[in-house]
Amino acid sequence: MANTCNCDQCELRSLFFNNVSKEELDSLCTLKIERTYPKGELIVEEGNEIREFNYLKSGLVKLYKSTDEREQIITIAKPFDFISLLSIFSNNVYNYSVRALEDSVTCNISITRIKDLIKTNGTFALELLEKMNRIADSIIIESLNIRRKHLRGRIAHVLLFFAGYIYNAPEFELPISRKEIAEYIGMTTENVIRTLSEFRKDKIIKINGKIIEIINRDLLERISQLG
Amino acid sequence: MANTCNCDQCELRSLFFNNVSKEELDSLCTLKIERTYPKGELIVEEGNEIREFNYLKSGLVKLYKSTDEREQIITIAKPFDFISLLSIFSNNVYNYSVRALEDSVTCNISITRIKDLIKTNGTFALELLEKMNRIADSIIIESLNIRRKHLRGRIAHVLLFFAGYIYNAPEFELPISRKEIAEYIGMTTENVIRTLSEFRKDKIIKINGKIIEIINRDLLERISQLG
DNA sequence: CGCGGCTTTGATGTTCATCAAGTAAAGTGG
DNA sequence: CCACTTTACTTGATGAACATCAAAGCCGCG
Repeated sequence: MANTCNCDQCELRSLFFNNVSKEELDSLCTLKIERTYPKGELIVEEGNEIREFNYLKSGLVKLYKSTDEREQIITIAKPFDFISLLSIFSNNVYNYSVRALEDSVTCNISITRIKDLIKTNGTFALELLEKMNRIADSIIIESLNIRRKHLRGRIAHVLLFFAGYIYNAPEFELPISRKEIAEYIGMTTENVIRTLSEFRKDKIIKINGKIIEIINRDLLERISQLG
Repeated sequence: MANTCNCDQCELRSLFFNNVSKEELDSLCTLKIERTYPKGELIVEEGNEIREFNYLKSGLVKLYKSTDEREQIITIAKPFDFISLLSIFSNNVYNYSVRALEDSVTCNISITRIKDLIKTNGTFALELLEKMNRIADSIIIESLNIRRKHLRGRIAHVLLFFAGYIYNAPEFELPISRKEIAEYIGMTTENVIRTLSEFRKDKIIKINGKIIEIINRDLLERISQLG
């Protein structure tokens, strides 16, 4: 909850605040709030009023929708991704929830402050638009991609997603449960497990609890492509 | 292809150009290009360079991605929707295609002109951001909605989509083929037909070729909800 | 230590895609 | 305008993919 002004060190500064003047940046800095969330904690709850624009400074979070007993994961965000995606400028309440998958730190700025900045700083507005656009794109395209794949292709996809996009390493610890994988790619927990076991038997991956090691990446990519 | 300056009459003006000054509007007006496309014609092709910002003035179009033999419909846009959705500010080539489902007229403005306007007119920038945000939201939410439904629920959904969102009438002519419905909601053509026939037998709808009449809307909505 | 949640495997049944085959409709060229 | 081709539509039969149900082992946590 500290309000320290260390934006100079923030990696996001160069991505996000490229075109914000020194004065504006200082102003933002004094107004921004950092929040820390332990693993498992709720960061944003569907239906709550949107007061702040949030991005993820460190950690890992999932964005999801809850619909009667079942959760659907929309996407998984890593550091310097925006947590504020959907709804943020189009609605005054969140239409999705966010939960920390790992200990996470968010940086929050009042939404009205951001809106003022958009109005007064055109270059910032354009860059924000581009970034929001890019995020929405990737969610939509990924959703279409997942939908046209069979179970094996979906599991391959999600493994490559973690190994590539999130951790950039062939061996990693799954930050989500089998059940959450199922909620992410739209299948049942049992079939997630079964497919992972098949991949293990086929010597495509090694599994040790939540630790996954990708052995045959080429094959995994072919499976992901072909469905 | 006419370049007439009739923006005053355009219904979109009040939605889109609310915050554009008279001078800016005149300037846009002289620069805008209207294009007419007959039913079935390609409006935007995946991979082509993005030069213009487009919105739909009249008609109906589908946004879709082609992947090896198969098409996936992303969404269907009606008048005053933006055709420029994905990629527009995040990429310099289209990552989807657009085709006219009915005779359609688009209004096109140079993308650099729009970007200039964003930079100089903050209120416009914010409103554009809101609108783009809203569109991306609805596509993502709809995609999640469709994914968690069974075939009957998906068909119910798409029928209600046309009857409600597009035509606002219980009886309408389907602007797309059975095959395209299948491509929209991720199932096979045969099962689209089968499910429609079931609905007909169950006296939920009447079918006469492409003409659909919804008889039992309540039941259709329950089917759509429950999956 | 025992409870509840996560994981795993197997058996079973349902949903859905695929294949096949035929009819209707719509475009094409003489 | 009619034969011809192609594309859309429709129904049934079959099998594969996948969900559901059941049962048992595992692990963390109070």
